[in-house]
Amino acid sequence: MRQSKYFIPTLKEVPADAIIPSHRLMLRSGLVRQLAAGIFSWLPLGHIVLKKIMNILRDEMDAIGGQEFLLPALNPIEIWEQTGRVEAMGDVMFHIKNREGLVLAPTHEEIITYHARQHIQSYRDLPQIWYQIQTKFRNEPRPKSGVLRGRQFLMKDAYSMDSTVEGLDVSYQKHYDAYCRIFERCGLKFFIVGASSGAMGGSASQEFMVESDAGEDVCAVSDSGYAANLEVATSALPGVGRIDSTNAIEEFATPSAKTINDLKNQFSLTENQLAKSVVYMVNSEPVLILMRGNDELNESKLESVFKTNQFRPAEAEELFEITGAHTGSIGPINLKTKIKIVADNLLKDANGLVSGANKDGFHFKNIDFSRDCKIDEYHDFRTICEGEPCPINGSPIRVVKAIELGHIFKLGTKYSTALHANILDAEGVEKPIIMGSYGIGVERVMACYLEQGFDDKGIIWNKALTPYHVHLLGLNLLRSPEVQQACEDLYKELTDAGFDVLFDDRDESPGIKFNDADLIGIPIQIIGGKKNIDNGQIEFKIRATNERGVVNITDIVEKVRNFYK
RNA sequence: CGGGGCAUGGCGCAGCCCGGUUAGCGCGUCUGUUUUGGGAGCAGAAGGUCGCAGGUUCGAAUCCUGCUGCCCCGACCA
Repeated sequence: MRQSKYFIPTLKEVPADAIIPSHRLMLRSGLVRQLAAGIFSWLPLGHIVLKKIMNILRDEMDAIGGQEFLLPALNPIEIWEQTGRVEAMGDVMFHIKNREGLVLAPTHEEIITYHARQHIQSYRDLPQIWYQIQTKFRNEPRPKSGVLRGRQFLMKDAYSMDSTVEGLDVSYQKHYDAYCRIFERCGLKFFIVGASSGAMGGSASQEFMVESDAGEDVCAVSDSGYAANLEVATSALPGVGRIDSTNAIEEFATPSAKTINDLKNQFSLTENQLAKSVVYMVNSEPVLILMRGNDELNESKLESVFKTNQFRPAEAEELFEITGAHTGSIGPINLKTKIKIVADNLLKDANGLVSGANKDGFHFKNIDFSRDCKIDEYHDFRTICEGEPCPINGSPIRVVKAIELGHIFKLGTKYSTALHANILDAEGVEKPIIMGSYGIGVERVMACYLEQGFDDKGIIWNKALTPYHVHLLGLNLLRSPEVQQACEDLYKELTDAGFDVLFDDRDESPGIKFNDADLIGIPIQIIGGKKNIDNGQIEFKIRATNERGVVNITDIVEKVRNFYK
């Protein structure tokens, strides 16, 4: 490709709107332009990179037996109503205004299941892996970070269908392995975390993450290999346990203690001696949740314990009505009304505790959970913290921000049941198809790569994703017919050898060409300048290492060939 | 949806508080000329309903009201 005829609008100045590295680089190197909030146009150079990523995705999906579909973005809303997801998605789903009954597909579980229902009728038809690489539409409340969170984005989505749970395990593992190969081929430093399956439904799920300050997810990782989304992460922190005491509970005045920290400071107490109370309305029923000290309640864990997303913290008025006290003085004993009481595992059967007396300005001490109050259930409710021992071998946990690249789910039968996609098993019994769902954000793969692959000059593409193999820079072509001829010959020779060559034949100064080349970041640059060419030689530069060298012109194709071997 | 910020030639910004020439600057673009291995020099030129709609005023980019768009933080994220 001749750069003089190619559209690569590089920018010297960075648009003020772009904050994170990948976004700045995409704009500066002419890969992408923004059309509206969360909506982007891909320019030719960026489109090539997207296609390279999609080809890797196809390659690996085909390798595990995936079959590619092309599905409509316009969907009849009825199908989505049958699975209850019109309501579950709420505002996130785009509804077509001037054609009743159509929505823009935010994903495609329903459509895949619909077609499965039409034609998959026997366990003999399974397993199947169906996938698509297509645009999805989600009305994100706040698009941000360039292409990382958009209202319209490309997603590779795959769906597995099996007749048995063992079959689902096999399909899931195939995707797990394929995803590892995909991200390795793309050159990403990723890690895999156990994740919450949230409202997608289903039993197990894992996320493929790339550590990045631009990420929206928070993960716990440790040197032992432990890695989990903070939504589900646990630590090996020991429980509070019991102390040697049989003292009876005793009310004491705490007039100026409104917070756990106040109690700690005013009464010389430790985290382990304090039981914090929070009240949530779960399915409209109040629940008292006891946490150790300042431990933070994890709402994802709350959701999985109570198996509902219909919950919220109780409001001040409700709180007083339910407990008889205001925030700061609430506890498990002497509650005004009888409500369910649950506690975090760290407090299991603990004694010697301090907690609110449900009377403003008073607390109880010497509380024994197994003697003085009835804890209905103990569960893991807490959000773990940096530095806690990991569950594998106790090595310290680091809490890092990460970008979610891919997510694999064991869906089970949620969609097949709702849409009656049933099969007959070997015994002739009708059963719903057992499904899995596996997504990868295509633009996110590029953004994640860029978050890791750049320096102060610009992008540093790797061999797998680079839009061109070779960047041939012809310097001052109009001043030297010899240089021009040598570069033209080389352009043809490299192209004939099977390389994608970007030939900078523009009438621009060498400085502009060098800077643009470093910004665009093609892995190997070949620089045709008069001095070297007059000597029958040519210069190359490896973008990643800044290694430079001069070789005979006749050897340069071999040099490139070796570089890409 | 809460909080904050921004909107001025293609891009990046100043001007606005304190209303008053012809709305400036850098980059880019065009013409000429000199330059030619790390974003060149000189000379000239084009390009703007100051986001939109009202209002105040003799007079509004500037003050007031409403709206829209975009960015950041938070909430949300199947």
